[in-house]
Amino acid sequence: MSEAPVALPKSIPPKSEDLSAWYTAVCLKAELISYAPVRGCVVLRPYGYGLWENLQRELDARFKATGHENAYFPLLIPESLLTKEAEHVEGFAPEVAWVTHGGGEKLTERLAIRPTSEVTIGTMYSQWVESYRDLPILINQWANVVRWEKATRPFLRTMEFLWQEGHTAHAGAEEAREETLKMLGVYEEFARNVAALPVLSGPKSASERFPGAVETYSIEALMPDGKALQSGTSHDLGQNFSRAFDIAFTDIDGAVKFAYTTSWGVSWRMLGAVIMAHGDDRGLRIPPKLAPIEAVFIPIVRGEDRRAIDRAHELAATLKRSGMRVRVDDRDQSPGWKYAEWEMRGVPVRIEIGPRDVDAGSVVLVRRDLEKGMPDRSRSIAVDALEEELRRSLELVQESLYAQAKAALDARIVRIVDRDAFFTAARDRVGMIDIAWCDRPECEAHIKAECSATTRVLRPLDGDEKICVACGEPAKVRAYVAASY
RNA sequence: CGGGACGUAGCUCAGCUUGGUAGAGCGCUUGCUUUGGGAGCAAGAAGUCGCAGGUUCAAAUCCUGUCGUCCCGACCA
Repeated sequence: MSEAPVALPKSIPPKSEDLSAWYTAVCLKAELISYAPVRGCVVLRPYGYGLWENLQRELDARFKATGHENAYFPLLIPESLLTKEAEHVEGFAPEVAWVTHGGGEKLTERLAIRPTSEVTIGTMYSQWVESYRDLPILINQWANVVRWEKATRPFLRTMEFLWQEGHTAHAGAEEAREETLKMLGVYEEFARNVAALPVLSGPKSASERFPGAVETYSIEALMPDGKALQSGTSHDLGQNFSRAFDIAFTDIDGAVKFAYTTSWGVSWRMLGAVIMAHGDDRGLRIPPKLAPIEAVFIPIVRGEDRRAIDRAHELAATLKRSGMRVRVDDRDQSPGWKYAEWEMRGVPVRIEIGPRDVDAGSVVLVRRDLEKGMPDRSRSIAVDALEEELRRSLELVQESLYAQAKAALDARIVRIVDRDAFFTAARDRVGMIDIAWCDRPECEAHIKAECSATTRVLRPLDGDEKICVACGEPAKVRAYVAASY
């Protein structure tokens, strides 16, 4: 009954006081991950993998709906291939892991463990493409990649991580640009409707661009500490990779031309954004569409009266037949303990069922997105209406999490015109700082040196501001500026 | 990679200053009573003190190295 959660076994520090400590604790205690015996790597446990599977299922359906197919390319990349595109090598060289020995012998050529697959896929595309009739190629790969990171955090930055990388090749520049923007749109819609994350999207500045890309677009979510989290990227690679890998085709006019390629990716980092953006002091709050468990039954036993357990299993079986992801927690723990446990693990809806409910033919639905004491948080419903009411509650939780995150983002987008105010705000990590900007790398470098913030995404100038807030040169674009993960 | 802190039972930590045969709470196991917001009583199991060297009659404790974690910075699609 004690209100002080000091010695409780699965307690986590309040999110509001220490975001970092909360984040790590909740990832571990909600059983999303465990640290692995290798530095900088994590084990994705069943509950965490369930999140990934739901993300995969939703994104994959969107890729298929936009004409893409899945394929798989090798983990290892010969060194000679990796060095073909100059900017690309330079960008990734510091974080590539190398295989130097195999079968007990030193290799004549080192093999890179892929940090991304542009070069392998580019090589294959050069073999597959001869005619304009072979284009476009629209392929996606679900894979793991390795990047030798110095500082790692669960989901946000690990040495090995899961992601998807789409790679397409097109006959024309315009078509490639359309593809790039189309997939950015898919990511934005997925973030909004599945992850319940409001994001800012748009092109990146030159210094934030993917190595070898002509243009990089990203979606950016805002975390509670005022730092931005890049949650998905879409790159227009122009002809840079097709020239390097000789992806050439004979066009309808008989001329041999280089294809235009794109690549786009979302990693499990998106899950980090979901965890941080939606969680509260009591733990995770998982958007229903991503939740491995949409609802958990907590049967309440009284004396010898164990009917609630049987009833919970019956109801759960019915819901499962309808394709719903539900679980019955019939472990020998007190109901209160289970409430706290499943709230910490972020299950969107809890279904309480005790002797009173069994007698009345009802259950109690409790929403995870609302605070204790709020009017709509819990309500008793008839078992006959369970599926319908549960689906309705899940929709409400999904929308409510988005609305809360949207309000949090909107409250932290600040438009600033004064130079000193800008640098102060950037240093204080107030959120997404909206400024008129000159679009010069030197200016961005200065901002970064002064306050560790960079431009996140750009958009066209509007209004009558014509001077860069950071340096006073003529403004070319508007930029959202923030520190980033 | 630079600066700082930490590593002792599954978890959170005490013990280290002043070297002398390993401690607590929670969790875990068993039994009984409980169960609508983190249950109670009783009994029990559990740690080569991160790892490797060194000093010493003796090291959780002192020294060196190493691995890992966290914080701040740098770096990072």
